[in-house]
Amino acid sequence: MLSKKSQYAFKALTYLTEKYREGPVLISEISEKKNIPLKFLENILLELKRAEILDSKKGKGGGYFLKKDPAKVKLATIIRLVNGPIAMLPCVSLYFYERCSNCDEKRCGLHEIMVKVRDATLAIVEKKTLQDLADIEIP
Amino acid sequence: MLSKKSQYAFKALTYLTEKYREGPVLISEISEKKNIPLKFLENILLELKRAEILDSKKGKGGGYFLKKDPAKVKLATIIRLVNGPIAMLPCVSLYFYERCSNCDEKRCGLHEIMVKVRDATLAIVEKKTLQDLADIEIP
DNA sequence: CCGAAGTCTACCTGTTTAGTAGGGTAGAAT
DNA sequence: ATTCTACCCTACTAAACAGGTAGACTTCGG
Repeated sequence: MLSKKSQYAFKALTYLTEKYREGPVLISEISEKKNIPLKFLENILLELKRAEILDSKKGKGGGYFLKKDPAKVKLATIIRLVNGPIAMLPCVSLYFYERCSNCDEKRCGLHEIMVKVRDATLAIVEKKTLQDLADIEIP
Repeated sequence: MLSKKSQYAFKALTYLTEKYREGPVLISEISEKKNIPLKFLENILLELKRAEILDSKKGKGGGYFLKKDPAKVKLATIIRLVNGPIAMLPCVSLYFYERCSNCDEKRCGLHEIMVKVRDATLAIVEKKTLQDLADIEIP
């Protein structure tokens, strides 16, 4: 399961995608509209800024905004950043790989199956972008 | 990611699948062969017994064994039992569903995408069984 | 009846999650 | 100069979860 933090991150990013090219958005505005605890959100946005997903502007008229075209930010990137590995096992993860003790990966049935699960998941989250989150929201 | 507990459960079940119809297997044997902390394993096996996956026999010549044909025990069942929800979001889970606050599921882009991820995962883990874990292990 | 096994309850320690509270600093607009 | 805003820091809590451990109890076979 994705953590609450990840869910908040996605909600905030969805909002910022909708406001893309409309200038900076206040943290407090996102917090209110999406019902996210303000201080918690502050930290999440900061983390996304450090990861170059977002950028910000200080002072009056300031706020947060997407640094890149939302159609170019893959969901997989966000999940790995905020939530961690996408794979179900460390020995199957591409970005967080860790060898499995006591197990020959070539002969491990579980390994083989989890590779398939990973690939099926990645096929989706590597293709979908922030733009896909927002598109449906306008009825 | 699957918890250590889930990984241990899968290792133990794989071992028991290999020994299927060979009579009860000692906890201590599984613990040694698969390198699982004994007392922790004890709890895991007990839980699997309560869930009717395993059965046990006390006294001399006792131990644990599969209650059902390993070809009939789906991996999805084990994951849900030991690890919890398979879906990435509560609002997308079939067995642990919870409504999402502040979000119309029909218009939520994230919801739509996570349904696809869930279905892609389930297509695999609902089809694969304990038998599939063991098959590959004999070279 | 004895001893080998599983059964059960409880406990423990550390980490992570999900926040809350508060305050001080820096940069930008007016 | 003032005010608005993000930035950044500390510190705290409360709960849940992870990953175990200890030890007494129960049963069953021989």
